[in-house]
Amino acid sequence: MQEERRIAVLRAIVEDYVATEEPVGSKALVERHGLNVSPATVRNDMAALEDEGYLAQPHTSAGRVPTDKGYRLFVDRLTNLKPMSGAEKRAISTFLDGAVDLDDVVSRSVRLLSQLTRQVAVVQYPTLSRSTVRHIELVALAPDRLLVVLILSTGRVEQRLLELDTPLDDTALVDLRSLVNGVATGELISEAIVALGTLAAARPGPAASVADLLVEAMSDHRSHERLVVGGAANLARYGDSFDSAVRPLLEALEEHVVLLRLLGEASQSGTVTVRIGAEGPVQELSSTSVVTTGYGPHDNALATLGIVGPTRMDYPGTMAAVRAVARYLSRILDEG
Amino acid sequence: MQEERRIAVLRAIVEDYVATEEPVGSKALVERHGLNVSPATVRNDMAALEDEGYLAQPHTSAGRVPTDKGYRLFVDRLTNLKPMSGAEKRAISTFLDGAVDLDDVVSRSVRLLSQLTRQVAVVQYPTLSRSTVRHIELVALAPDRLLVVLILSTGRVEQRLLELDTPLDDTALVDLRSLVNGVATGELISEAIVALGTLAAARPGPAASVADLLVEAMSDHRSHERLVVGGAANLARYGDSFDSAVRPLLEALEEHVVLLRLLGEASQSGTVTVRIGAEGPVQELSSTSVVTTGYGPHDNALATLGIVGPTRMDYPGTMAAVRAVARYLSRILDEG
DNA sequence: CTTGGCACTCCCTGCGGTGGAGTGCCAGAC
DNA sequence: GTCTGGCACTCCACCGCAGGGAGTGCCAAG
Repeated sequence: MQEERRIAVLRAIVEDYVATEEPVGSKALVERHGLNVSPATVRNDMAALEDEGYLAQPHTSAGRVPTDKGYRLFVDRLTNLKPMSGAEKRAISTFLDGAVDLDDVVSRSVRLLSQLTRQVAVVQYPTLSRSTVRHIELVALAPDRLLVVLILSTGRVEQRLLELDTPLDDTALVDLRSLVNGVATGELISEAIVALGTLAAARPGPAASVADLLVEAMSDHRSHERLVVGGAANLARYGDSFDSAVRPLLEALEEHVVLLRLLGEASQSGTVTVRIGAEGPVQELSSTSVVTTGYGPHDNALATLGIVGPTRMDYPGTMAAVRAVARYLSRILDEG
Repeated sequence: MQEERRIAVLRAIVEDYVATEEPVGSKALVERHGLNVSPATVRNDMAALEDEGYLAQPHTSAGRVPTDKGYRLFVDRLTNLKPMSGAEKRAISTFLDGAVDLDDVVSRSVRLLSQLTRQVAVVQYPTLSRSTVRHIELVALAPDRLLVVLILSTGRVEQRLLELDTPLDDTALVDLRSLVNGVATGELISEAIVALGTLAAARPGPAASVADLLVEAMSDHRSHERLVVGGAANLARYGDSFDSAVRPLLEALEEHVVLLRLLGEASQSGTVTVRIGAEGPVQELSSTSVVTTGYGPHDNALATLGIVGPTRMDYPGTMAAVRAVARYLSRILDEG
């Protein structure tokens, strides 16, 4: 029985602290929330919660502030997210439905997400690993220069330039085109890599060069896991703790490698992952939390999207927004 | 004679203020710089400069601070930029020489520029208007779906998807390909637009659709004047005047339309343009300055690059860095 | 035109006092 | 055993105030 109330107290403290940005005391707590107990009781609970590491005091005789561990418990015990309001739902669908191509969908999503959460939003392009090859096109720019265009099922297009040792005539080009397409088109990236690898081994010369280049373009995931970031202006709201918090975050936002590590593995579509403060992989960002989820057509988590913000954030609202955007985005990918 | 000294005083004040970030007084000024006059004389000059609007006092009995007009005079009278040190030159060339393609060149440039100036750097992709068409490729994804790939002399590649009303067979495709290439390849964008326009009028059907799409892709400058931004972490150094200065700037950095207006027309290659405070087109950014220059092969200013920073910045060093990066970048485009 | 001197202004800093919000603990009530 | 009211205590945030210092403007003399 007391256990339950303690959770309620923790929850109330988190909510108040997030709203007011100030340490919250026992008296204000019972007044603002309908707790049917006296401040003294709450004080006892708070002392216990502090002993267990869920709360902290900036200094003696000040109110309590949640610790990372406190936020963690808050998030874990909180199964019911804030539902999106009707207006928000409408905003999401009208905002995303107007998109014309993949780039547009992604950039709209990132803007939408940052506006809904008032945090910095990050959206990863659908990763290559689970998409398939739709078409490979070879364009002869010159007899010995080839433009290799790779078109994927997600609508993504990669192009590479290839310098050939020996010139290639038109019929050879046509043959080569149908050869690589025959091997790779329709296959998963992972399978296409294998198929092209064996092709390169079997047929030295131009075919091998083209196949190698394609394998490289497909394998080199890291460099192609493109990210879009938006809503950095929301960082201006940090106010206090500036150089310590905002600077490393701004740096991380430009270093896509760091950002990818921060997003982590694409979690299952539908599950929202929350990484609080020092739980994340980047030490400099110990005062920021990351809320992510996977998205993709047919509930395949092709990629990750989410937000980055201060540990003191509105977790229910943020998690709900992240999930909602991911769902709409998945649905759009289903259709396209 | 006095006129000259006044300029020297203004210059000294600007230098000190930029270095210390604090209002500078007469005594400190004569000590730090080798002015062979007394503080009283300097005070008279300062009073005169204030009357003319070049200086301002935060409050009575405080030191002086340059106004926008003061910075303007400082920049105009300052023909000799700080030369780059040998180490800096080496850094620039090694940094840029490793680039493999246009994307890489641009992203390296932006990083380099932000590191050299410790400001936010912006680099615009070479604009379409003065580049020529290298090749147009048509790829049949399906009988009625065409991928149109436009390759420009700058190395830029644009692709568009086209849904056809009527399917197109292979020979028709080959014809169409050679038709549009015959008309457009080698031409300036502006000329290619005209040629394709007449082609579209003369030949209804698929040819017109393709030509229209190409014209649209070429004409629609705004949406294609891509920008890359880097070094936003340097904004963390703003410290004071935060919400008023950094927030609008962060917003502008994400709104590429605003940013393009900020960069302005590509100034002649070799000339560095400085826009100080309210001289710029965006009111919210009245406390930031923009330093830009044009770049491009053979001294054609294909595009603009530059930095955005507080009005209180090291103009000589910044201008020199901007010019140096633009030169190296132009040279690389010459070779490629 | 420059310079030294002088009175004046105003900000910044440090200091002590006060008020308030909050805590911890204890004894009593349920 | 748990909750509650009361009480003493702590400590921060705020305020007013004085002192020092950096800077200015002005004036008379070189």
